[in-house]
Amino acid sequence: MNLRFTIRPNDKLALRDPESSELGRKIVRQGLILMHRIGYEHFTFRKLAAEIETKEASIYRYFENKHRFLLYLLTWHWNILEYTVIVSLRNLDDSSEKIRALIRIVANNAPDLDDETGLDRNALHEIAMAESSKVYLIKEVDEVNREQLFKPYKDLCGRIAGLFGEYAPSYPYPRSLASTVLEMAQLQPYFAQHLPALTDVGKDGDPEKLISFLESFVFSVLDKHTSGKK
Amino acid sequence: MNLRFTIRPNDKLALRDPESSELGRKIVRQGLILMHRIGYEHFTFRKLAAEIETKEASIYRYFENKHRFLLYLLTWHWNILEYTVIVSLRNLDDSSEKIRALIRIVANNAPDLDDETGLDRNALHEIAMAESSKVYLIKEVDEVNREQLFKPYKDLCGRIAGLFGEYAPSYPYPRSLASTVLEMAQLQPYFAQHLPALTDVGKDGDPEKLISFLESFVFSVLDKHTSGKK
DNA sequence: AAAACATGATAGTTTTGCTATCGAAAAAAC
DNA sequence: GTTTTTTCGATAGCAAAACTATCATGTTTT
Repeated sequence: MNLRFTIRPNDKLALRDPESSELGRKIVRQGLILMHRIGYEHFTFRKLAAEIETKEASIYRYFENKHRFLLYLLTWHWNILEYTVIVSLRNLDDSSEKIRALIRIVANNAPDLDDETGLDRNALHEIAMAESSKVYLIKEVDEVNREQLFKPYKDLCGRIAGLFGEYAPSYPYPRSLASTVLEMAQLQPYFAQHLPALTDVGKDGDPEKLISFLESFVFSVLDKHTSGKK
Repeated sequence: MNLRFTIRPNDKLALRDPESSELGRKIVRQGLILMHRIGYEHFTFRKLAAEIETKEASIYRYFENKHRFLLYLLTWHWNILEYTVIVSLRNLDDSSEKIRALIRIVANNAPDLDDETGLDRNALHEIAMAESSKVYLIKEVDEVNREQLFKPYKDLCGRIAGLFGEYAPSYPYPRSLASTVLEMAQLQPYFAQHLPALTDVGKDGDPEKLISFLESFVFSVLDKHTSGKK
C-alpha cells in the first residue's frame, strides 16, 4: 500500500510553495539538516545559502524569516504525527489500546510510515524536541495564531484529547492532558540527554521508560474517571 | 517576622554582582520590566541602556549577554520559589497536605513571602512562564550546565521529587513528575492566555482549574503506588 | 516570438551583539 | 587627606544578522 501525504503546510507559511521547485525543496531538506546541526539561534539564511550554493535573497523569496521556516518544518512534523496517529489507530477498537498506541507514536517509538517527503525524519524529530516551543513562546503569538498557523498542533492536540474523552468522558481536562503528553514526550528525552537531574526516563535512548512514565500518569488520571472500565 | 533571602545567584552568572551597586540594581529591576514588556527576542542591552539612561558598555560590565541576564532573573525566580516552598511547608506534617501546598505555590496561587528584592514579582512570574525554556533549549546547554547554572532549577525539582517520594516511595518517576508539574504550571496558563485550544484551565486568570488539573494527575498517579494511604 | 517568472549577482540598510579606549568622578586604601 | 583603585560615562568601531532592492540572465509558459 502506498500512502501519500496530501496534507500541505498552510499557504501563508511560505511566500511561495517550496515543494514546487528544486531550489525550494533543497532549502527545506538542507535547511532542516542545518538547523538540526547548529540549532535555531545559530541558524541563518546566509549560512544555509552558502551550504546549498545559492543566495540569501533567493531563500527570502520562499520564507519571510527563520521563524516562519521553523514553523514550516514543525507543521510537517505535526501533520506527519497526526497522520501517523490516524493510520495507526484505524484498526483499533479498544480505547485503551488506542491510547497506548498513541503514546508510542508521540514518544517516537512507532515505525515511521513510508512517506515521500524526503525529509530527514530523525532531524525533524530532534528539532521538534529542542525548538518547537520557540514558535509559540514569542510576543507575536496572537498574530501568528490569528493566521491559523498553529492549527496543525491544535488539531493534533484536539485529536488526542478526543481519545481521552472517549476513554473517560467525565474527565474534565482532556486538552490539558493532551498538551501535557505532547510537551513531555518532547521534553523528558531532552532532559534525559542534557539535564538528567530533571527526569527519570534514562538517557540511553531507551524509550520504554518514557512510554511507561506517560502511560502511568495518563491512565492513572483517566481511570479515576471511569467506572470500572480498566 | 522578617525573613531575608540570603540565597544569591551563582557568581559565574554575572561578571560582577549587580546587587553591589546602584547601577547594577537598576539594570536588574528595569531589565526585568523591559524584558517582560517586549519579550526576550526583542530585548537588547542597547534598549535597556537607553531606558535607564546609561550606556550599553556599562551593562556589559555586569552581564556577558542577555542569555546570562535571563538566567540571572530565572535564578532569582527559582530561588524564591524554593524558599517559599521550604517556608510554607515547614509546619505541615501530612505529605498530601505538603503536596497540595506545593502545587498552589508553583501555580502562583500562594501569597508571596515578603522579600526585599525590589523585583516586580508579577513580571518575574510571567517571564518564567514565557521565557524560561529558552535558557536550556540551546545548543550550549551542556556547557552552561557544567557551570552549575541550572542548579537552582534542579534543586527545586529535586525537592519536589522528594515530596513525591515521601508520599509514594515506590513511584518510579518522581523527578519526571516534578519537572512535568513545574513545566505545566507555567505552560498551561500561557496556553490559556494565547492558545486556549490546547488547554482546559481557562483564561480568566482563575488559578483553581490549574490547581485542580495539577492535583488530579499528581495524586492519581501517586495514589496508585500507595497502599491505601489516600 | 513574446511575455512571465525564477534565480544569480551585487549592493546596500538597519539592528544586534560585542569590544576597546580614555577620562572624570567616586570610593577605598593607605 | 591624598594616593590608588574602581566604576562609569562617552565615544568609537566592528562583524554578523536580518533583511530589501535592483538588474541581468536564463528558463518556462503562452
